[in-house]
Amino acid sequence: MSTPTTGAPRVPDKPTLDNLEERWATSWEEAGTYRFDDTATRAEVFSIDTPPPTVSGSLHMGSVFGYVQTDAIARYRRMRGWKLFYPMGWDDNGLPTERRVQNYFGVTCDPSLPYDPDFRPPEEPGKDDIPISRPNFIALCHQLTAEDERTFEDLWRRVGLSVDWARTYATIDDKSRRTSQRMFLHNLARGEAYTSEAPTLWDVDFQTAVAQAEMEDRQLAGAYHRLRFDDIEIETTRPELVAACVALVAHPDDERYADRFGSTVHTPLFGAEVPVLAHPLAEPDKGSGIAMICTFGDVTDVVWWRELDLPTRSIVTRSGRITETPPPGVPDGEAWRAIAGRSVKQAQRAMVEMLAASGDMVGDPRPIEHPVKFYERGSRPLEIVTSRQWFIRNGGRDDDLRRDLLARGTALDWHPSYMQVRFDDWVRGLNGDWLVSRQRFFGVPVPVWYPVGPDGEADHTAPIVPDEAVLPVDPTTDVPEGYAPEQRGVPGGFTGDPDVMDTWATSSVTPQIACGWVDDPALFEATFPMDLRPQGPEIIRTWLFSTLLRSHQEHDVLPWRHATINGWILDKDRKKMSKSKGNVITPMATLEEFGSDAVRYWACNGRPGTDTALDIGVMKIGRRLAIKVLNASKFALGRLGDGPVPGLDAVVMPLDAALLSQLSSLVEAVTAAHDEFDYARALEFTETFFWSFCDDYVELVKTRAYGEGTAGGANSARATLALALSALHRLFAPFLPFVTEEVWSWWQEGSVHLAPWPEGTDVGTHARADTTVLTAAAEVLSAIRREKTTNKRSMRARVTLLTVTGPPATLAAVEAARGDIVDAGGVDQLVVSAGDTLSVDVVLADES
RNA sequence: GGGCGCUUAGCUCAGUUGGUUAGAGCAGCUGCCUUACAAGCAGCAGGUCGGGGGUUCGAGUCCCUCAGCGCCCACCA
Repeated sequence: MSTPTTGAPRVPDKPTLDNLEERWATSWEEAGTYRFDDTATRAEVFSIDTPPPTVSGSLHMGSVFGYVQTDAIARYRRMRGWKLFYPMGWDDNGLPTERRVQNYFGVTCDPSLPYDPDFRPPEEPGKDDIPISRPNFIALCHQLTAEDERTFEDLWRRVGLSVDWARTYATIDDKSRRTSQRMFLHNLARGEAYTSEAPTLWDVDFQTAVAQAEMEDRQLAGAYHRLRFDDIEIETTRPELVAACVALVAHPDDERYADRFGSTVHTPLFGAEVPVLAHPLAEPDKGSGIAMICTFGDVTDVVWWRELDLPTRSIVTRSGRITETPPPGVPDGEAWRAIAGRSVKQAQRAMVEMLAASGDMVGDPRPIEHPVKFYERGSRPLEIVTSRQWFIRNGGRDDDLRRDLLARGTALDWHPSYMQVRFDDWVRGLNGDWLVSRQRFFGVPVPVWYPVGPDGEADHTAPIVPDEAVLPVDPTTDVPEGYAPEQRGVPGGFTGDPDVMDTWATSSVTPQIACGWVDDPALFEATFPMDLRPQGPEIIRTWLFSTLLRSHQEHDVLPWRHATINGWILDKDRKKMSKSKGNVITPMATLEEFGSDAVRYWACNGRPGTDTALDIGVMKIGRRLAIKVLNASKFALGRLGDGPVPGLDAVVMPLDAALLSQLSSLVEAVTAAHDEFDYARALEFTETFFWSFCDDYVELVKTRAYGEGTAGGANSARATLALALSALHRLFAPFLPFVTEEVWSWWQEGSVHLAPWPEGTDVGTHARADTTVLTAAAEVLSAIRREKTTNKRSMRARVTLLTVTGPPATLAAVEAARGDIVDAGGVDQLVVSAGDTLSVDVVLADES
């Protein structure tokens, strides 16, 4: 079963959990225990597409929860003999980092400024933000994220993640940018990426376009305003957009407006002439059944505008203010001047006043609560502005692609399986292609330039692409081949695309980044497609979907075979833990208080995909378990003596064979659970077995193990203890890597984490031994203890007469374990008598 | 307005195709220095499995329905 030891076990007098983390983390690093074997072939490899945590301050317990669960899976697979490819990434790309840098250093990015090589940020952020160039800003982003990444790595090492720390990447590093840009250029070459001028959702504070995946609805107080367009009354929550109105629309079957379709009405205050049109998307029972279409008030407006081929009357700027000059068809009169240049909110107030005064508003505004679209990180509602953006086809406008992606989702093994529904719902609900360009600075640049024509206008239909060999590029500073730097922005020259890509555009290529798609074909061959994507449920629609999409487009393959979706951490009030709620507990303090194994125990108790409360009570149990592992190991190993550990053939006692039989079943059950990615069940089985092993089996064989009896009996017990302990150390290893490594080191060579996973057949023919001996003996022992406890006697109290009544099979089992029962129970005389059911009569000695 | 998940002992949670008196730990109570472990050990007590209906010989488990909680989605008139 286990490799025999060389020499006697070295067991400390006082085993302790103190400092195990530091000692073993260092040892693993020095020994390269978790290094990927780069001579491995694909068939031998188990590769994990680890989620790169967002580097924005600190990790919280929710992160520890998910990553530890994945680590338990990884450790099991490693012990099963797979060569683990388990890298770690840092997601330092994007808006969270930008915002942190702004706040931390008190700077703001102004891309029009030149690079200042001597720039140093102030010690303390000043009152006003210092404007700096994009290269300077990016340098600060790198500086800050590097510090965070060291902190994160320290924490992960302390938690005991068995990742290969020689293989880390950052989503903003050269390789990631190169991978992301290369993938984009391939999308472009295949027609999957395209640029287009179109109405897009726009955050007026962040000054950037926002993708569908980044939007969320928030309930907001608003009001219905009933407005008169000649004799037709409409209801709107956005009266400030009357000047942007281009039509009214009602349902084709709505009889109230049937005779008006095709006619025109005039907008209140501005008198612009707008048509009354029919469209099936209009809902007869909403408001007055007829809606005003503005360019653009909401995404439905965009649909109507496109499908009814309406003109554009944009009045909201990218900064969220009304334009200075009125749109075509709207007179620059008193009404316009009242809203020109005002914020949307101010304009609304002004409009309501004017509409009330002119009598064009019927009654008072009716307050309502309604969902309004926000950027998930934004603070003001999104507006819709027309701008040129890059898109990647994602099935939102292509039924064939949508069907293919759904088929990929079905081919993926989801754990738990019901998580697939979230993917399916998202893919079915996509209503447009993926907007990947962002008007931000710290991200992967869109790697194209555009020729500038004689008129000074860029030609966006003919982007200039770089050679893949020169990636990564920054088109705002790099010059395309065939051009000189002086030609930037001049007629006949070129201009760089000013945008960066959505953070998901880079996160969606983590398999390609980690597996070396751009620079290590041998590694890519050995690791891709990957085996496992572990992640949270909330980013199925973003990270999982977009990764799957790009692998489908580029490689025509699923990026991984399995996806494990972890649950959330909830606090005592069953609220999701998040920094904004202020209910986050910092992991390092918790790890120090309870020990890493205890925290890991808590995490591994959370069922796959199931939300779990942050419960320090469970950590205490984990700590107790770890201590028990120390002590039980100390006892068993202390019994082995100096000679060679007796092997399987020394097991001659029926009780010992019974224990090994149970052990064999345990190993099989635990292995089956792990194979289903159910680490929690594997832990539960192991833990339950271990406690009864300690409480019943060890107590029963203690006397024999001390050698107080025949040599054969002693050797049988010692062999069994050694076999069981060896298996238990390994079964616990994925969950409690520190304490198991500690006890393993007392008597074995090498790391337990590289030891072979136990097999049910390791116990030989004892796998089929009768377990009744052990269950009957345990039951009798339990009855003796109950009698002693009930009589408030010490466990050391003698039993003068023990009478066991039961059916023949049970009595035979009791006879087979007679010596152990007598020794463990302190029994002077044991008699058995036939009966229908097992019953035990205990006569205690008088107190003396 | 849809979808998914959850609701089992005071607390945190198991309960795999429906099958004998529903399990564990924590907390509580009663005891015990027992040559691995007092950060321990032994034992006791504690539940109409969210409510209601149904299928079945039999339901915590399957179906319907209602309620609460959480998450995700949804075209802001």
